[in-house]
Amino acid sequence: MGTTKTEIFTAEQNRLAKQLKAIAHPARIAILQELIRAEACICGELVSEFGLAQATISQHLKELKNAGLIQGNIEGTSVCYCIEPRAWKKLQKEMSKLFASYTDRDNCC
Amino acid sequence: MGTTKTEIFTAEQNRLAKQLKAIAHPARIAILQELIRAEACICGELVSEFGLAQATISQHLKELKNAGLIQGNIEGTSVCYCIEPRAWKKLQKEMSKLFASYTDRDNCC
DNA sequence: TCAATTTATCGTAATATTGCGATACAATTT
DNA sequence: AAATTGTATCGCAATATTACGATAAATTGA
Repeated sequence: MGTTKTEIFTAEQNRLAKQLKAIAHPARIAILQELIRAEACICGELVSEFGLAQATISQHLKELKNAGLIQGNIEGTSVCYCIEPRAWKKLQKEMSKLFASYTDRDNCC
Repeated sequence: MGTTKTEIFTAEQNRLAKQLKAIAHPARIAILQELIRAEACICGELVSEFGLAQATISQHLKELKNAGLIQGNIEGTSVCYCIEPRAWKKLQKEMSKLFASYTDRDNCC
């Protein structure tokens, strides 16, 4: 118990859930927005940007990376993170498909 | 500790995180897809549809309802659930805004 | 090589989530 | 009123998440 029963669902449903879960945290939303907004990709500037400990930010970045949503490149002593274009666009497509599959019928309930 | 530091982030970021969190589970994705797909709104048919206990499905429905993404109407002895159009469209708009705010620059990292 | 800087990882405490059996509750039917 | 049906809630055990201090690891500059 305590574990999600992934066997029951399709690979797509599980993958989508995993990526949305990665996004579904205010800090990670803020990080993604900042990665998008910034001229260049940012690194540990996120730590001073938000009021979270360095370990916490690093952990959030790891989760976004695990979900495949961002990538990190070592640049000297620091690490430069940015959006992973492929995964981002794929998720964008899947989400707009999910949203668009709904059409407002007023004969409902 | 163990609690998300919501004070740090904007109301929008927190709201978006909350709604995405509600979606970010394979069972709840499956439920939403089923609510969208079905001609009429479904109720406890979801229980026999998926291999999850009645209590579990009820709990997932509650979370989707808490996030404002679905609504339930009592219909005799059963309950009819369906997408909450307003919240759904609002989330759709916010997500497409988030996705669209990213433009693929190859000068990144 | 040695310090300095930056990031990752470990360990831990607090809290949240997941799933389910048992049971309560509410509306209908007999 | 009593039984039936469908749903919600409670309580619990297992697991996951969140946040952070401490510390390790990697790279640069002196």
